[in-house]
This record gives sequence, C-alpha cells and structure tokens, in this order.
Amino acid sequence: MRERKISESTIHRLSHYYRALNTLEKEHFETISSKELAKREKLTPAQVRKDLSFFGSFGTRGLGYPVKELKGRIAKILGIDRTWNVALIGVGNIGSALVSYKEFQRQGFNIKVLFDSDQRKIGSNHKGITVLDTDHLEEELQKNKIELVVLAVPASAAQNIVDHVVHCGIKAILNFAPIKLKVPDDVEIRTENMAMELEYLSFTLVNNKKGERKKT
Amino acid sequence: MRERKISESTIHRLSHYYRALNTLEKEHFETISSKELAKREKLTPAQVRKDLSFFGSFGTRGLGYPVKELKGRIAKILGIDRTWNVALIGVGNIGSALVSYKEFQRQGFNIKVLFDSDQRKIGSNHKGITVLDTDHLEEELQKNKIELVVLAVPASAAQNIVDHVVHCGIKAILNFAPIKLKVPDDVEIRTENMAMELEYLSFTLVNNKKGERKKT
DNA sequence: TATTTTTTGTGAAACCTTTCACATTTTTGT
DNA sequence: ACAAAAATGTGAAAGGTTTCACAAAAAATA
Repeated sequence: MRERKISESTIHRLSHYYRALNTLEKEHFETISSKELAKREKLTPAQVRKDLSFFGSFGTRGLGYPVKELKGRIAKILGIDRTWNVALIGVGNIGSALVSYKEFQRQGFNIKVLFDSDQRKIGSNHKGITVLDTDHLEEELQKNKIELVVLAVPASAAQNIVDHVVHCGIKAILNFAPIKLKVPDDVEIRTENMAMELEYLSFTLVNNKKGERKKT
Repeated sequence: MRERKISESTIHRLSHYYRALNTLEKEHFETISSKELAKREKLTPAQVRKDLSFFGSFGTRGLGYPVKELKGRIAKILGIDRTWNVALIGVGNIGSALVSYKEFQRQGFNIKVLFDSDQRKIGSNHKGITVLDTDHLEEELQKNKIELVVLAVPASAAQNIVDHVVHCGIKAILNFAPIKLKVPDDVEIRTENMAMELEYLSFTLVNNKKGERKKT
C-alpha cells in the first residue's frame, strides 16, 4: 500500500507552482493552463500536468486549473496548509539572519525557540524570542512541541547537537553546517551549503558550459 | 575536443568528494578507494568511479586514488584552484550573514565589494569592506573585475538589479531573492530558497515518507 | 616468481524522469 | 445545435542517471 514514489524534483516544482499560483491569485486570475504556468516557471506544459497528475486530477479540459483551488491542493500536499513549530539552533551569522527571514514566516514555519551555547548570547533577544541554553535542548524542544529543527551551528558542534535533536524524536532537520551529518534512516535531513552552489557556478564558468554541445 | 554533458548531480558530488578528500588529507591518508570514499559520502563505489571517469582516469587498480592529487584534479575541474572576485549586492539580513560566511573564503570566493541602495548603509563597513551605492553598480563591478555576483536584495528589487549585472557581462549569479529571475541563456543563475527546503521537509513529514515509528 | 587479492574503468542493464502524442472532455463561436 | 478550438490526463517513447558485473591492471602474499 506504499504510495508511489514522488521524486524530489516534483516536490520542488510543486513549491514553485505554489508561488506562481499565489502571484496569479493576486493578479485575479481564476484559472491557469498548464501552458501558461509552464511558461512562467520555464518548464514544459507536459511536465506541469504530469507533476500534478501524481496527486489527482485538478483541472478542467478546455479550461485549465482553478487557481485558488489548486493553490490550496498544493498547500495540502506540501503540508503548508498549517503552521509548523520550528526551533533554530545557533544564533551566529547565519542563524540570526534566519530569525528575520520573512519567507519562513510566510509559509507557516514559526520559529518558536532559539538556542545557543554561548553564555553571552543566552538570554538575549532576537525579534522577540529569547535565546535558550543548548544544555536544555531536549527538554525545551519537547516543551515547545517542536517538529522541525534548523541547525546553524559551527560544523564542529553539529553532530553532537543533531544526536540530541534526533534523540527527542525530531524527524526533519535543515542543516546549514558544511558537514555530512549522521542520522537514523527515519530522520530526513537536508543540508544547505551555499559555497557548493558557488562551486557549481564556478564550474560552469571555467567549463563554459553555456552554449556547449552534448555527447561525444 | 570531446565535451559531453555532465549532470548537475555529478558536479555537486564532486564538491562533496573535494571536502572528503580535504579531510582525508588532514588524516594523512595517501590513497583512498572508491569503496571507502563512497562510504563516507553515503554513495555507491560505482557512482564514485563513474563520476570521476567523466573527467579521466585518476586511480590505480588494486590501490585506489591518490588523495592529494585527486583533490587537486577536482579543484581544477570545479574551478576552485584559483580565487574568484565576488560582489555581494544587498547588505540586509542574509547579505550581512554572507559577508562573514567562512565557507566562501575557504573555497576561494573573495567578496571584494558590497552594494546597497539604502543611504544609511552606504559607506558603512562590514568586515573591512565598504558598502557602495548600487547607483554605481556597473561601474564598480567592472573596476573591481567582478566575475561572480551574489544577490541578497528584496524580491521586488531583484530583477532590476540583475538586468544591470547582466548588462556589464557577469555570467554567473547566486540569487537569494525568492523569485524567478529572467536572464539571457548564456548567464547561469542559481536560486537558493531556504523556505523551499523547509517545504520539502514538511512534505516528508505529512506524507510520512520516513519511518512510521513515533517516539515519546 | 606465481598466485591471490584488491580495485579501477567501463560497457550494458536497470531504473528513473521527461517529453511526446493523442483520445477525451469542455468551452467558445457561429 | 454543431463545429472548431482549447486544454487535460495519461500511456508510450525518448532521454538521462545509477547500478551491475566483469575484464584488466596493480599490489600483496606466499
């Protein structure tokens, strides 16, 4: 009864569709065709239709997809038709930037607690949230019913903290430390490494990838 | 000149191998087998060998790959055997965090100039770099021989700025604005959207993609 | 030196993702 | 009311990526 495997790419495109639909709603569109949606996201209409078809039939032939309803459906699929309690661990450079990152709030990711191990930071206030001591991590994660953890600590501290996070039942972690962390199979961890994206760009520059021909 | 299409995944894995090799070098390993490298990166040995084989034969049968040399080869492939002049546009939340992001410096991405349009920020100093006025963007990008641009401005300002950036010949952009930007075909643009990664995690949570067991 | 073990490099197979093409359904126009 | 146009949903084809499996080469062992 295991549902069909949906690819990561499909999920990411769903996020994009959601944003596009949001814009379309503001522009007072009632319906949108796969052709037009694809154009806005630089994809093919077939790709859009196939992606959506994994989850059901949301459109009307001859007309397209109802903007408002489709937006709601995608929100439900992505699990953003609700709010999530998020903890942010590490209030350094990246961490403090993320506290104010509007896009989290906007999609219903509520940063409820902040943690740091630096005594000078503990007790201080960021956007109205008090920084707690990582010594009380597990206790506070449970108390605040945290479901999602964002990790923005130095690489050297990351594995130890992630072990505690996993220990108290968290199943989803967004990691900004540039290191491969070990977690059990039932925990999903995504690592954002911004330098790696620059490396990809650097590769395209030196290999003049743009305008190149394929195959041998 | 036989160029073939290398997939994005391969390039990203190359970045991972590079980091692993760096660690191995510090641990005084002279050689590493595809098996061991794969284990460290949670991949298959065949994947490692195939990835490397696109660029040449770097290993010795029966022995493995020479750590130091392979690291150098990958650096060359990725274009990080040199430094790059980077401009960072937008010194807000994310922007100021990126100025201090160690991982950029470490891989040879040198932030040489900062820009903002806010009069209160212009002239101020971040980590020894003075913030310049975006009004002089094109002029300063050229003067400083900038090759790579990191964009951390609000979504509403992004397209206008990217047009200027493209106009003065920049071919690689890392964008943090949560919006799809239009650039010519010969410009590579990568968009980092951290909320989208949380949405992916949220999807895995509601779809119970990972194990069923819940603790407590 | 000869044999066994290790490990690469690589075609071929298996698997996964995207695109194609078209029957089907609904809307629009006359 | 009917024909033409628009657009979905989906099997099948095409294209791409990963894994398999094994010959070949080098190292280790006896």
